[in-house]
Amino acid sequence: MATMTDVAKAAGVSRATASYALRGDPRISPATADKVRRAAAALQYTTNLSARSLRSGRSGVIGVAIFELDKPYPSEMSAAVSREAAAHGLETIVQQTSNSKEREISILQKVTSQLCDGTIFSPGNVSVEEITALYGGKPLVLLDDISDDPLFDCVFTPCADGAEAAIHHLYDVGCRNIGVIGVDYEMLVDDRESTSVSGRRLAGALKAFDDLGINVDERNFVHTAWEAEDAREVAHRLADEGLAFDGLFCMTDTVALGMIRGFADRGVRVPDDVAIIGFDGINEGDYSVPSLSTIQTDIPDLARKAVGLLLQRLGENADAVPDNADPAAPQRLTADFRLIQRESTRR
Amino acid sequence: MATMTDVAKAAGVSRATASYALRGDPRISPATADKVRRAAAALQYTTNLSARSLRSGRSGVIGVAIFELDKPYPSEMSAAVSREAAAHGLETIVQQTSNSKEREISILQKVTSQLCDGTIFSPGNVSVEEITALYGGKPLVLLDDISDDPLFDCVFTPCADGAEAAIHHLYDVGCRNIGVIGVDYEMLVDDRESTSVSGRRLAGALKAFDDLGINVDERNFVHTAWEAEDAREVAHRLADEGLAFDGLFCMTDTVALGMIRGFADRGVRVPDDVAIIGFDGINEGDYSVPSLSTIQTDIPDLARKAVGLLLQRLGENADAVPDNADPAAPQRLTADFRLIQRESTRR
DNA sequence: TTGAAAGCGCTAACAA
DNA sequence: TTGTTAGCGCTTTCAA
Repeated sequence: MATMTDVAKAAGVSRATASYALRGDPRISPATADKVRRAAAALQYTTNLSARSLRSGRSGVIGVAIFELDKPYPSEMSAAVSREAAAHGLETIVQQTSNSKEREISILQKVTSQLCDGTIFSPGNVSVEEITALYGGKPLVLLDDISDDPLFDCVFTPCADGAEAAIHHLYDVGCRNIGVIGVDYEMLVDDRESTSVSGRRLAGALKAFDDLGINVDERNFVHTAWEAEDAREVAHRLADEGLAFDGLFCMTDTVALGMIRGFADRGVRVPDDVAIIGFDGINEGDYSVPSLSTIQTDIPDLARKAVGLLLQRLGENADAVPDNADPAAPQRLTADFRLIQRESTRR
Repeated sequence: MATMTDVAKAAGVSRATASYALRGDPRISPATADKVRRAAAALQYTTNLSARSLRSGRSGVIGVAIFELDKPYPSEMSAAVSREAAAHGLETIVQQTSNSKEREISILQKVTSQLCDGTIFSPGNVSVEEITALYGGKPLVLLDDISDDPLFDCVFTPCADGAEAAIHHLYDVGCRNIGVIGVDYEMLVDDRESTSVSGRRLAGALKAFDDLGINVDERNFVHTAWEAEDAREVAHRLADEGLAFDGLFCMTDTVALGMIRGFADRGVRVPDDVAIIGFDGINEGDYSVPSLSTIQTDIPDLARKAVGLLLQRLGENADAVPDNADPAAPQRLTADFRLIQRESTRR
């Protein structure tokens, strides 16, 4: 592997000049710069990222830490962030936290604060306080931060507005007995949970019920893990009990698809017997039978906002004056969404 | 951020001693080691990976480079590799190549050869020769290497055997007019393609047809991109032409699910009118309607084999004597698979 | 069993 | 406009 010294020698300049030239510093003359670039190309030179990172604190790599790599929604999000970052000349590395606090800490301590210039982090089990202690001062954008205190930049999923739109949509297509799947109604009394993704979706749904003058109680809400298998069992149970709903809002598309599958097992027809709408907008919902109506989070928009916040901080850091370290206050943005009507609510 | 120097100072030892102690070197006395560990804990010390990597060439991180993060099969594979690597104390970072040669090169040059101790790489557009020039000498395990010349360790998807089993399964459930979706029959005459994933699946299918005494010609093979949307259109076309098949083997589950969706659009019933079997075994196929029969690649097994090969090379490197650099010959393993019968071939 | 010292490859202040 | 030089934090000989 050729090093900067090799390139400098080959080009007949000093290491510093070579370094400046390769990074396009304007004070190097075009002729010299060209000579250096030629030598670098000939030697197949690539910057050693460890060395650059050690010296300058910059690697040109950003990190994404998500729950699970093999779940559709986080996957699609990571892919979108990768594409967005690539458009800005940054490499993206993705890691999965596996919903394990230990893994979150390890990622935050090792990869994030070491190899990456900044990280987009989806916190699961780690608190904002712990993040603060571990993140190493590098720019950090949280996804769906549940703390009241905005210590970090954050991008939110459009939970409340999306859920509200979902309930209105079910109402608009004629549903009058609407159930919500995947949320604990008890959560309402628990303040800590109210800022979580499910808490905010619940709040949006409740607002819609209120606006529509629909009375709901705990019987309208069925708690379940956000997994297809659990949802499938809920559908079995609802069907076996004699379906009390003509419309269901599922907290995620995966839950919705599990419900559709479970209803198919019991001969309950969607949307004829019960309309179903999900949340997320994963690709899969376009090819299910029936295809799935959903509140689609605008994932490219989310990626644009998250990467944008990161770039902003990276820009700040570049100009950072140590003794005037007064960073801008953390920003909180919310991704766009759109209602997509497909077969599962076509009636 | 506390450095090794801080820890050494706090523990009252030299930097070298601290370094040895933290890595559990046996020549440091238990008392000293304990003192150092205590100091490190108190200071929340974490090794600077850039520095370690720069100095020792080891970071404890392995890389996975796959086609797309938001496709189910590569996602599930990356997740499995992450879990397997974590069990061996390694961090895993995942990158997507986006099927772009430029991105593959960038990943190989920058992240792989710099930040990672080794990489599991799924080559798309880059040739083995180019990989050789770029990978930087670090251990590299290829996924489905298409070159005849085994220059690197490699794990294969069980293409030929799996495809063979798929055709036999369709035959066993009574199909006598079997089509294969997603492969170019012309490929047979093109040697370069015969070692590709689709080439090997085609070869397996042909062997099965031959064993079963079924004559096939180009009309039994329908070429399409491995995307749900393209497959859906193929299904429309086949249905509109008056379905000539009673059984279809699709080159991937995504293609199969797209076909199922396309047939649903046209009122063709699966499996009654046509049985369908896919390949991959993605989670999604368990919840589709109808659920999808498939040749499921044993992804945990694949991950175990890939990480195992990497660990083996990493072990070799550790003991590597520079002037006796005679590495073991590249190994080629194939992942297990199993036939999963679900509704789409239940007849 | 521990310490001193060199240096991985790079960047950035400072000099020329 | 270019060169000299001092490290970033760590590991690893070599010496004690």
